[in-house]
Amino acid sequence: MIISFTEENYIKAIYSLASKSSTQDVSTNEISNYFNNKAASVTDMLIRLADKKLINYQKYKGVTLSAKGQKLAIKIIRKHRLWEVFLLEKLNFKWDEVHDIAEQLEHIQSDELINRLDKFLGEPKFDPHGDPIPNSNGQINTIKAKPLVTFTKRGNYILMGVCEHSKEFLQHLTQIGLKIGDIIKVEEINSFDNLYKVKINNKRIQFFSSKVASNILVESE
Amino acid sequence: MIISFTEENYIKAIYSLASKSSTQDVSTNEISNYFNNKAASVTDMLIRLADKKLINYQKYKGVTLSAKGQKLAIKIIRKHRLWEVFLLEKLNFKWDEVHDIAEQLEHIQSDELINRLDKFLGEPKFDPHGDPIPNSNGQINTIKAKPLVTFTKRGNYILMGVCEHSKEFLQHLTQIGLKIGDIIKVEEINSFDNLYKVKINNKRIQFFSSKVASNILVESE
DNA sequence: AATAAAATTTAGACTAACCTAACTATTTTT
DNA sequence: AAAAATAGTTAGGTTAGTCTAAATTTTATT
Repeated sequence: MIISFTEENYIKAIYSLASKSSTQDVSTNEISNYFNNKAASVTDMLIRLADKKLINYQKYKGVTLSAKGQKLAIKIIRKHRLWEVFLLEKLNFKWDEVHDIAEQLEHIQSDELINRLDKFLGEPKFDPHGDPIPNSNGQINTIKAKPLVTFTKRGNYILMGVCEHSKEFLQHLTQIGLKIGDIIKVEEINSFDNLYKVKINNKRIQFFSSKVASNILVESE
Repeated sequence: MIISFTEENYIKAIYSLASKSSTQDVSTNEISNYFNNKAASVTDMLIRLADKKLINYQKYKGVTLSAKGQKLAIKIIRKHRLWEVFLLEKLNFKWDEVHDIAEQLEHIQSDELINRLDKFLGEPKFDPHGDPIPNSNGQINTIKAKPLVTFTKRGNYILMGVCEHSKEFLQHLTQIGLKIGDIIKVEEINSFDNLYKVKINNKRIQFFSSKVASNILVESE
């Protein structure tokens, strides 16, 4: 069965929206917001995806991915994240530059290619943003890391990833000199505005807004 | 200006057909044979490519690439051949396996990507089939190598590339143990059936049919 | 030079993926 | 529970890229 570029993007979007929202079903409007297109276009596509058994769709009730759709979504995510690692580690792109190119590369069709790429990269478990890379069987390491903002105690934390993937946010983190693996020592949390006073790698003192604190994923050291 | 996947493939096809044929203009039928589609479809596309100033098109008269089309064709070829090098050298694909995947990868859009890939691969001048890789300015090394069949004298030749790129032919060469850089010592050319008796790398005696001899490119040592 | 053959284009139709506008179902508010 | 607001669907239209069938132009043959 031929699955188009666009269909793959819908499957990925549904997967991503479902994992972000609390409810299981993804609504037509959520999808049209995601793509900045019209709800009518989404309905069209949902009918086609349902015909191909990639989603479970009931009029007016939203959609969930079928087992087949789930498998496809995970495969695309695997490809995306592996290409991101390639772009960063082998071609020396910055972590805020890899996403757009990986969006294209994720649609290249060849299982052999992706498995060889995986091996070439040393079977990495996480991408440059700290997101786990599914293995060839579709298994994904769940990450234990949580947003810094959920921790209210002083202490040492390790930066494991980010929630927000926008170019702007990643550039901001680079600008304040933060990267994955850094040790963040929380010295003070202001009770009024939730400003975090931290020390990075036991060197620089830094202040994190709650916006930053809620979008970086950390683990207690 | 947005140039689709399909439009890029037409530009590449026109480039390739023009360089193979003696006449400058490429005909509608040549293109439809190449794609195994109908002449009517080709006419449709030619009109669109002419609108985009990528080709010079006159009804019933065939097409040539415009300067803009030429530049695009060379860029796509550069991408294709660089990806082929990547697949062979970094991911250890065989030379008969790289083409189909490179056909997809050649459409990825990012100048930065392709220039970094070039650097990563060590700015190779030739792809795994011996075809020259255009540089970022669109300049192409012309190759001096000619089909073995054009040489009628005994002597030592070096295998520089192939004319025929099909999987079948490349697998055949692999099977008879031939690869780029091998030294081919022509010991005898049968005047009746043009069978070449050769010695490979001063070791194995081998016989080349005229089909093989006309599809491998060699240089006199 | 007339006719036949081949090549090419035009006309009209199809699918994928989108759109707008109109309609219907669901949810929220009073 | 009725009215209003929101969400989702249907109907009909557009463009890219394909098709078949018919018409036209060019080339080859007698």
